[in-house]
Amino acid sequence: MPSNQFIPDIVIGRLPQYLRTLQRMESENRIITSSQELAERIGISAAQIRKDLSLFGEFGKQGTGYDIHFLIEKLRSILKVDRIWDIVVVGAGDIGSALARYQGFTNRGFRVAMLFDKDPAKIGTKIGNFVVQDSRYLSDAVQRANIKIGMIAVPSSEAQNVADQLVRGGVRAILNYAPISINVPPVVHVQYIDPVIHLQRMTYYLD
Amino acid sequence: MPSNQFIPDIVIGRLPQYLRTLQRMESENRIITSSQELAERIGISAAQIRKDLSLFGEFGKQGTGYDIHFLIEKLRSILKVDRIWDIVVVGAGDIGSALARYQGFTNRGFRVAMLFDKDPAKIGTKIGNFVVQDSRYLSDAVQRANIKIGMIAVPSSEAQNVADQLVRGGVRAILNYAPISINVPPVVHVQYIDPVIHLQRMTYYLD
DNA sequence: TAGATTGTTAATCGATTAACAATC
DNA sequence: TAGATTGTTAATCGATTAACAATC
Repeated sequence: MPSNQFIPDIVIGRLPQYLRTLQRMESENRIITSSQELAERIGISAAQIRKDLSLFGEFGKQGTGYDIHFLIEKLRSILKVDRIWDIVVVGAGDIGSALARYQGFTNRGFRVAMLFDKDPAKIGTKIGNFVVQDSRYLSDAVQRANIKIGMIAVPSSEAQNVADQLVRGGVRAILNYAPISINVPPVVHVQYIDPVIHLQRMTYYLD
Repeated sequence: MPSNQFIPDIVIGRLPQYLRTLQRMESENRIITSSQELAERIGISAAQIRKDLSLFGEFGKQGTGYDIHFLIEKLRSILKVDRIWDIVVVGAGDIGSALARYQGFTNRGFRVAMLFDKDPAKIGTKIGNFVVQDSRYLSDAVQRANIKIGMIAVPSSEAQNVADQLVRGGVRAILNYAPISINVPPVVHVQYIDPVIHLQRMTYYLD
């Protein structure tokens, strides 16, 4: 019967995995699941899943398990993806273009709304459904559109500058594809995607 | 004076960040750093950095700090990126194409060596420096080239199948861009990149 | 009812940090 | 030498797991 206690960030980090797995089960027309089945599919312990979920409420039924659709709705609400968040993509190179055209945001709470670049040769061209806009007007445009989430797909040398502009425009969550740490005020959340970090974590274990 | 004790995976996961930060410092022509400076740039505690590094040896000098170049070489050796690993990319859509052309692998231990797709319209075309090859021959080609690392950039519905073929071809590390868990033998390492997972982890904290 | 699975507690396990002697 | 910073220990902190009563 809890919630609104403090929830550890490491727990929050697992909820999207639970949600993704449940949505996949739903797409397989499954109705009910158990902490054990979820655990096996995700590769963690059943006890941990039950413990994590219990921090937010009692979502299951003893003897039965969890209603998949019900649990999906609870998780969507907890993670605040029971709505659609507009995203601004900065950088219209290969990565930015792939993000602008990515189909995987649909039904998961997000939608790319704008695409920016500073290269005059790219500004005004069309990529996916977007006309590339001039980075000069980034923070203004973001502010006017009330966009809270940005993705950085520019060279490392530009990443901090772009981050600053995003923050100035009111962005509060940044997903940074540039392989460099950026500094932002504590109120702004940052996540990183750098494939090399993942690869180097695996080569340690190779011969 | 240690090493070859058991090193927790969570420590291994931080080493690539240390390496990336040190390489950036080196590119700024810095010679020496301290656990404190590294800690600030990465956003963790100095004690943790010293503790992590001490699991592998004594790499610093009391009163002085760490020689950046020396520590880079140590980390490259520990992570086994003091060599160049060939990578196979499967899927020549937007993500696979971006990976095939990504400049960020250079000098970090990796090189894309082959690109595969199953779409006849893509097979034989050129993307970056690669001619797209027929997925039919994936496991054979991977085996012949002795490739140990694969990246999956195909639709979710194909990901498990591709993973199976990679494993059959001798791949031992997989970076999966499809938003779905894959099952592989315990000897094979898997890492996931799904931007939505990162985004959902941040929306929890937004209003 | 019998069987199954949750929610939760307490114990265990592991990771992080504070502190400081060693030493450059 | 005086000042600085490492390497390492011990204490703290936090996360995971095992176990089981509750209950569907």
